[in-house]
Amino acid sequence: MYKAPRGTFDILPQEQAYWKYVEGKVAFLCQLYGYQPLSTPIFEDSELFTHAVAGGTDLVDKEMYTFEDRKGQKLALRAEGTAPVCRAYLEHGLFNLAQPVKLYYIGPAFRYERPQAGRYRQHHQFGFEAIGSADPALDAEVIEMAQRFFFSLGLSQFSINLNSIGCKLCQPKYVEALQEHYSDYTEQLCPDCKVRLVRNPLRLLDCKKASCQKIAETAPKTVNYLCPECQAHFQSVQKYLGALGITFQLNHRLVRGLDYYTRTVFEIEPQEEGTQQSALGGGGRYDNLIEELGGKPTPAVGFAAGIERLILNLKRQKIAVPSLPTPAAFIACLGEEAKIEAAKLASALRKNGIAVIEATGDKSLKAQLRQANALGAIYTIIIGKQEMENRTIILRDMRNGEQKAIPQTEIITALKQGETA
RNA sequence: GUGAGCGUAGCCCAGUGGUUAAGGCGCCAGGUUGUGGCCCUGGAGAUCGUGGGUUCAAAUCCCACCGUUCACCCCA
Repeated sequence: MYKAPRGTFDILPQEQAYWKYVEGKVAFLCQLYGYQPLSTPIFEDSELFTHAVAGGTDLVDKEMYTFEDRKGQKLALRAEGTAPVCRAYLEHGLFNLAQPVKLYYIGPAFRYERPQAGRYRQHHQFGFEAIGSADPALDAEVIEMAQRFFFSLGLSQFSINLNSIGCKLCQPKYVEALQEHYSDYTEQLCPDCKVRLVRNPLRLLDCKKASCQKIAETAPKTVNYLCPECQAHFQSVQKYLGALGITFQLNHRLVRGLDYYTRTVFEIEPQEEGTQQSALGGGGRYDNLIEELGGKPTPAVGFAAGIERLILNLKRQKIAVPSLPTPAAFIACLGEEAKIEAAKLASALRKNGIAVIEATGDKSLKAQLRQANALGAIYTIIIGKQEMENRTIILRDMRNGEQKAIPQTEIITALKQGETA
């Protein structure tokens, strides 16, 4: 027997209500804030990701799904959402539109990791990106939008962590100070952090090991090394957030795992009893990325959330989602001739936009009604010998069991009335 | 990549060495020879993850492999 590959899963019909719910909220929210949908391919030049996200990150070093096509072209399954959006922005000259350009996407991303709760090899991300403005008001708007997104889903048990990690000018100085601080403790560092110290020093800060945490606590803070411009930007972001009534926590250890971030970084994490400390979503500014990918210097800011984790939290917080629509009618029939009549009727109803399901096989009426019930049909239409003779049908309301015989010609109007009733 | 737990019908699971592997959900059928949901009755459905070993005897004990879950790591 074949199985879905490790870390992937089928989303069965019974589960789809959650997905449709989230997708609906996404579309509404993005419309509200002026973001337009963008779909990008499921695979890209693998260099797009290695260049954008950069080495030293786990994503690029050990989690990418890369492969060669038949001509030896090096490709990678979409590892994250931002780089492809930037690529599309450049490729299609979207910098010619009024700036900032606001785009959103929703789709799968792939990472080779060992699966566990809320972590998969194929997961789905929703994200939005505002490209072409350095205005701190936009950072605040993005954060507010992220918050509104969670609220609109019904989620409230989360907190917003905020930090600024500076720019090309000030970050190197900070990194130097950080390395200097850590160099006093080299012997006490965990093996991972010894590597980080050289390859990706910022990530030293969020090591979870107790021994490393102690060192991180006394480490210099990014905010104390910001250049005047970054300092002003960060202050302004906080001022706007205050004006918007957004509560957030400054977290000096928040650095994010992808290297393209500059200045503002933020993360949404659930604050529930459980141990689960995986981020629900995160984002920040990436003012150098477009330039890195071959464009003109173009500031940008964005956010992404994982759909599976959202749904996990919807379930944990017992948030009910609307169920998928059920058919308006089920057509039951008895006898060969009635079955032909049923097929004609089903076709006519569908032509009028009424969702119907026909009985198949030749089950007993009891079995057919059982099926109508299981399908959640609002009405069952019954056609038997007697109805064939009278040119009528029986219309049974499954909600209360009331039924009546009506002329076949009146069925469409009857059902349309019933739908609004 | 590291560590731990778990693999018995579509799903949840009982069963810790000895007759035909139990139950619940779901499915199918009957109880009304043309009427669902509740109830009652019956039925179908299991190479007990795979391979090897111990034993007179293994779902049960041992080993390996595979799968899966959770945690670390990392992130969505």
